[in-house]
Amino acid sequence: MTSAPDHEQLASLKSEVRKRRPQPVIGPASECPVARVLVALPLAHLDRPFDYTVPAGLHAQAQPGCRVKVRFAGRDVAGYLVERREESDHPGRLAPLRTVVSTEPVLVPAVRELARLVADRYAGTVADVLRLAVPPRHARVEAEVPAKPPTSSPPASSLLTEQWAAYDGGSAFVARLAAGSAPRAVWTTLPGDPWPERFAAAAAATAAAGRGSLLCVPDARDVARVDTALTALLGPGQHVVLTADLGPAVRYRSFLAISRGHARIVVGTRAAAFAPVHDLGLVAIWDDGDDLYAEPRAPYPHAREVLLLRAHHEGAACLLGAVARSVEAQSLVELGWAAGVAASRVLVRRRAPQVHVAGEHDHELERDAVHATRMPRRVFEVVRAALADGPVLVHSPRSGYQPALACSACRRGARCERCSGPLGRSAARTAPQCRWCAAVADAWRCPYCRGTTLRAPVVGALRTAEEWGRSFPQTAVVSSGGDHVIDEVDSRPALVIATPGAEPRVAGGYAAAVLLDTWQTLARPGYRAGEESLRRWFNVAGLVRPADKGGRVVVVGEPDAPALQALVRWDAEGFVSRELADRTAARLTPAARLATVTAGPDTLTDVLVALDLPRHVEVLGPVDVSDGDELMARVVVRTTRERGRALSRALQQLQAGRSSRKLTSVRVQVDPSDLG
DNA sequence: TTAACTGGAAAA
DNA sequence: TTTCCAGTTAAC
Repeated sequence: MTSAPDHEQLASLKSEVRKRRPQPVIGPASECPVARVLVALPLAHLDRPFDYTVPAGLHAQAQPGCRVKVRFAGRDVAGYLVERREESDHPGRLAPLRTVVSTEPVLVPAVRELARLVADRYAGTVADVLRLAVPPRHARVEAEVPAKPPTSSPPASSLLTEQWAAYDGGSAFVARLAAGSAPRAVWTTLPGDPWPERFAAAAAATAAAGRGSLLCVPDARDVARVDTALTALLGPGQHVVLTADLGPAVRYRSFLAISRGHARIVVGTRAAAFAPVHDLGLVAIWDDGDDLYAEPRAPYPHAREVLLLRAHHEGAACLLGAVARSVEAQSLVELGWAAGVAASRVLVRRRAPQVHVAGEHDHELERDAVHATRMPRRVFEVVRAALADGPVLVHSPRSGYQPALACSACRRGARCERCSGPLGRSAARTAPQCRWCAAVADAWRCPYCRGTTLRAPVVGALRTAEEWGRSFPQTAVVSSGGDHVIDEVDSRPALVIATPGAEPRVAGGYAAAVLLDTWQTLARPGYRAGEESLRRWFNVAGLVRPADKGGRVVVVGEPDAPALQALVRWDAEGFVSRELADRTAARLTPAARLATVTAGPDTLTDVLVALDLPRHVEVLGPVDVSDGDELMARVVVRTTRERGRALSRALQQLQAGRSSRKLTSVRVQVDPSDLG
């Protein structure tokens, strides 16, 4: 340990010293001595490229797209070299590039231009978008020699168009993909249709035209399904999977396979929308209404919008698929931007399950020892009959056991004494606990009426599982939800209790499904409650066998609710078309362009003075949106869709003005997913 | 972090 | 009017 360093150690020590020594002062490169660099700055008013000189020694490495380090205001800052040029239009002296971090061209022109478009659309900065678009470098992965992708013969295009034959316009869509053109479709799938196979077929058709595809899905489970379908159709090695939860090494390996052009097809979650697919021929998104597509980091872009911007900018085809159409997708159809692709009504009716509504006030079962449940008789009967035939899905909108508690005397919500968060119970006979700070409230007393007993007005899936298990004592009960999601169940009779998005699949479909507490989903705050309910219920009902094979869906809820009526008639298009008309009349997204500005009340007052809004922009509010003890206020600004660009520009300038005056940025959200 | 710029006051 | 200096601002 204390002996003299050996030869190897000395050599590595020397190379360390060499690395640390500053660049020798030598002249700029003789060719294109100017490097245009996008610097990773958090300042909105510096959202533009900066020019640096390229020292002769870095000439060969400093290629467009590579990561560099530059000196900016006395600090070393990371950036991307975007262009080499002969001259700069900067009048002053240029500083030299400090280092080329890696010669790997990770920022391709299409993605750089996309980042600008996304930043302008969402009133953000290119630097913020690039943080979402380009994964962190992983040096070891970058140095790996990639395995040669196996060559595979693409499937015959007749096989691919056949895959889409059930849909009017489906085969034609795929044929146009294979011919290298850029059709745009909003596709409504048949219930039970294995959509990952259709996505794979569309990607394969695009590949037949020599172009790449980008397939976005909501979560890792769907990624796995499309991954399987792509492997089955095209063989291994033709595509990559790109999700954030893969871990940095795997994620970067996938990213490099795409950016180097070794893989031409990508399937991934929302961040994959920025994947640098070469010669992009198709962008596709499954169930674009899923709120997992809303990026939670600034500037909060939505994957669907990113893909639409890309399709437009890169001349790619576009496919939006779902069981229930989103209002945005409907808008694309009604604007004539995309064609609706769906099966005939006859076929839909044949494939859909039969849907009944059981009113919540129907004859409830006696609350005896065996049936201690809030279950209308109709539900009990359908479930009992279906359980003879296969698994039954019970859909509960809330996870947990008793996610909310209230005073049983005055019915006011029970709150934590320490932080005033909501109290809930995580299992039977445990003490109530705060859902924010986890404090146990074992001696709770109502601050209003001094009551000491709690009731559970909201029932979670775990509690539902417990109750249903008692009602059907001979039946296996499977719970899927929260951090315990089950992918698939077999087709033996079982009660499968699941929360939204965690529904296990079953080969051949469920014998029946029960949608519980539909009022809860419909009563969610915001104007999207109806659309979101519809999306969830159609996704559940789509897992059930066709009516002629006995498939039944029982919905516990208010029979007159339009979203429920749409489910009974299996008519999502009609619902979203009316919803779009309503939103147009009410000047809401997507007919109008909305944005929110959120800040502390005093800051927001300053903002409203400084904000130079274009004409025809309404300002609604401010309203108090304080969360816990942090005071926050919010305004909604709104204009027509056509004036959306100008609105975004004004909001961008607001942030630029604030950052140049060294004020903190405010939270600006263009097209927030909802207004809660 | 730091070079360039600004404007105000003193000197001529 | 010129020069100097301190505080400000932009940042390649």
